Amino acid sequence: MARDSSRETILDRAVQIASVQGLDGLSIGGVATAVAMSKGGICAHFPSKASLQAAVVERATEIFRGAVVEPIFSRPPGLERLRALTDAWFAYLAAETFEGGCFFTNALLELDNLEEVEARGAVAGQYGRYLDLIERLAVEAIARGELRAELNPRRFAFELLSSQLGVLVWRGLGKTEEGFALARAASNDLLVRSAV
Amino acid sequence: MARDSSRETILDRAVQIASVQGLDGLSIGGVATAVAMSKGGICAHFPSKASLQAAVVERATEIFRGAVVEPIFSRPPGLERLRALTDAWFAYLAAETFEGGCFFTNALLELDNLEEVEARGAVAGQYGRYLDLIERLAVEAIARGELRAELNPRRFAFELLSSQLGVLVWRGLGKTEEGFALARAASNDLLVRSAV
DNA sequence: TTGAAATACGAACGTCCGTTCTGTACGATC
DNA sequence: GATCGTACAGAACGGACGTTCGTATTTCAA
Repeated sequence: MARDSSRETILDRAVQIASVQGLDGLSIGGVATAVAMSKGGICAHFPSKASLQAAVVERATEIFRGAVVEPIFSRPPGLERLRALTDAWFAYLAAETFEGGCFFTNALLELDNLEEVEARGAVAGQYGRYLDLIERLAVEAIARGELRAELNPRRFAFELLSSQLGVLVWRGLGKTEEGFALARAASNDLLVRSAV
Repeated sequence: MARDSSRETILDRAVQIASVQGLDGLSIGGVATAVAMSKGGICAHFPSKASLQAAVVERATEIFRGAVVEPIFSRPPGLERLRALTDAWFAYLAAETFEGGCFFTNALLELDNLEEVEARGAVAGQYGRYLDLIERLAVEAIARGELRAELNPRRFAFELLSSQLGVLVWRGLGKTEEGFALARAASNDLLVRSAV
């Protein structure tokens, strides 16, 4: 099998496994079984577990950006792009892009107290960039006069993200659909009361 | 050492370890080292890892109830008791009652896709009871005319919990204090705009 | 066709896991 | 003071972990 092709196969499966079992719970043997390879074959591509974890986070970032971030830039900036982001995120979760739910939220809460896991910084970094994106979109909408000028964009980002986190908990409770409904209502309410 | 005393010592340490390493990442050997006992000594109290995990969830429930739930019933019902709950939850997190943050949110998102872990049901059950409590407090406040009659108590619970989840993410990003400030503002805003 | 490089297998290593078993202190009971 | 049961240590097990290494197979260029 060609080098890149095999590496991609491994990573795509590893990302899904990590989203379910956790980034730390990810095991080389488990990945090997899942892609029908030997452990030695996996180690030929990733010299250590830490490097596999780092590559997994990188791949998850690409997937998330492709599913949630990049599509919204085809929409006009401001409020419409902001709404596109919330829609894209709900669609991303509903489509089970990651089998375990939201890869980054799972990883962040799993690793936030484990300093010895190298991938922790990459996860936090990506999460921070996502929050900055929401904040930036809010600033744009304010500049365009679509959201109230006195709105705190950071608080706006906090509340929008919080709704998304709520869905994840409802999902964990086996009430995914109700969670979506509540989160959509909460997000919409946030946008409405933030509008001019 | 007396049976109960030793069992309590083990559980108290195991709860803290599980809140950091995860309920599944908890290991008998790790607990044994932490309490300066042998693995055999631990197994004398808990015949299997699953039973240890179950006891840990039970102990964590007691701790959470003691820190967040029970104190609020010394306050008058309705809006004041609701405010007491949000204050108690922020205090519970700020005090690092669990070293790893919120034990139950960590455990819920860790286990939500792992059906083979028996403790998963207990975690979800306790989480559900907490949400029901918030909802019930909202219903009481509505009945007393302190919150708007047309308010959806389940959505209220969703939004209040979501703010708490936001703090956990901010904590994972190393911005705990900012997270507290944002969550307090969001919670207060929710209560204000839900009031009559 | 031949040679070299890429690619993956399979075995082995030391460590840690959960679990079980035996031995041994200690404290209460009669 | 002998007896008994509790509480724990310590060793051992089979298995999974991450990692390394030697070898076989494939791939492609010369």
